[in-house]
Amino acid sequence: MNYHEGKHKFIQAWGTLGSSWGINKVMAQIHALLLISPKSLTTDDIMEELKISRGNANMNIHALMDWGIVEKELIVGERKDHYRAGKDIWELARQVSRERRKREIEPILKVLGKVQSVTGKSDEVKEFKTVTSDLKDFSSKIDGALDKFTRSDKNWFFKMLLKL
Amino acid sequence: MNYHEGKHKFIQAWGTLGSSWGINKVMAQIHALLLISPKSLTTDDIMEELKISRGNANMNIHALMDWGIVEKELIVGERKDHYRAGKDIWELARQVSRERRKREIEPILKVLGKVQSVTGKSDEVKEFKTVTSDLKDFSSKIDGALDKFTRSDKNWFFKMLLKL
DNA sequence: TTTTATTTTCAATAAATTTTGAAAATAAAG
DNA sequence: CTTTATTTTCAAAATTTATTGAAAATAAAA
Repeated sequence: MNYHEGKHKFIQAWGTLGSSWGINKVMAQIHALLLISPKSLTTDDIMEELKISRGNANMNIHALMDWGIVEKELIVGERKDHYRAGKDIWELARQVSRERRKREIEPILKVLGKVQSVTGKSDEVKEFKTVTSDLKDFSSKIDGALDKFTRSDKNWFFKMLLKL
Repeated sequence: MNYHEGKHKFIQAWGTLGSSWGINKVMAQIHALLLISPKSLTTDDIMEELKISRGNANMNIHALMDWGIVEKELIVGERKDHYRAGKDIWELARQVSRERRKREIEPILKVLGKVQSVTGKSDEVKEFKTVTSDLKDFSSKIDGALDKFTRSDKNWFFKMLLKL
């Protein structure tokens, strides 16, 4: 397979995967592009590679920076901003976990905590409290494990995965 | 908090969470509704509770059955089909993992395998092969861990989570 | 300061996804 | 077999989400 084809396949696949996990396709594609690029890229590079508008490129680059998985790199003597993605996959997974935990797990835990205060003793209320409580317990455990993971040492994590 | 309000909050929150994980909002809401319901529900029950059309209800109920997290329950003497969701959260997580692994991780692993055959020795190609290879290694490890998880015993899993 | 390059914003537009509702298909009852 | 209830399908409509492109803002150079 030639490079051009492989690159295209990878960027497409990464975009599709992103979509099915609630991440905007172009955002995932820009990330894929930066991941495999040996040098940092400008907005114009990204626009051209992915055939997207300036506004779209700019917004998604910023979303990636908000997620903490892409950063600006200032190149001396160059006017344009350059962007690059970290190449360490474990670091990437850690950062994504950190963000999703903050953005999604914590809010749902908050709701599950609140609805525990529902009053009544009908079957419906009993079932509601049991299920939401179980859900809260489970989510808390996952939350704790993710917290541990995002703070853990790379080697420890890989050893643990293997031992699993 | 009264039951009605709690129920509403929970269903809304579950729908929102679903959305940010690539799951259709109504699908997640139907699941939430069945989760907290002490008895199985008909399509009409679901339509009324969530104020959605018959077609919408039917399609999403079927999607939930395809995911293996909702099942039909035949009630003797009743014409209408009844549906129920399993109440065991661990079982739910296991089933969701199983499905996402099959639907999403396996396809990306396949692509990552294929693009490894890219030829050339430029910096770009080198970077491409390194990153996609790292990504494949990492994904395989996660895939393996998920496989283990979906086959494991509940108690073993909880003990492991705690030990973590 | 003025000019030029670059980035950011955002209203308008386009695209993708979801939802509806009614017709067709299926299944149970009479 | 005929009637009635229920489920399924799917084209059209509605809604949501993503994208464009150009104007405004910002930043660097002259």
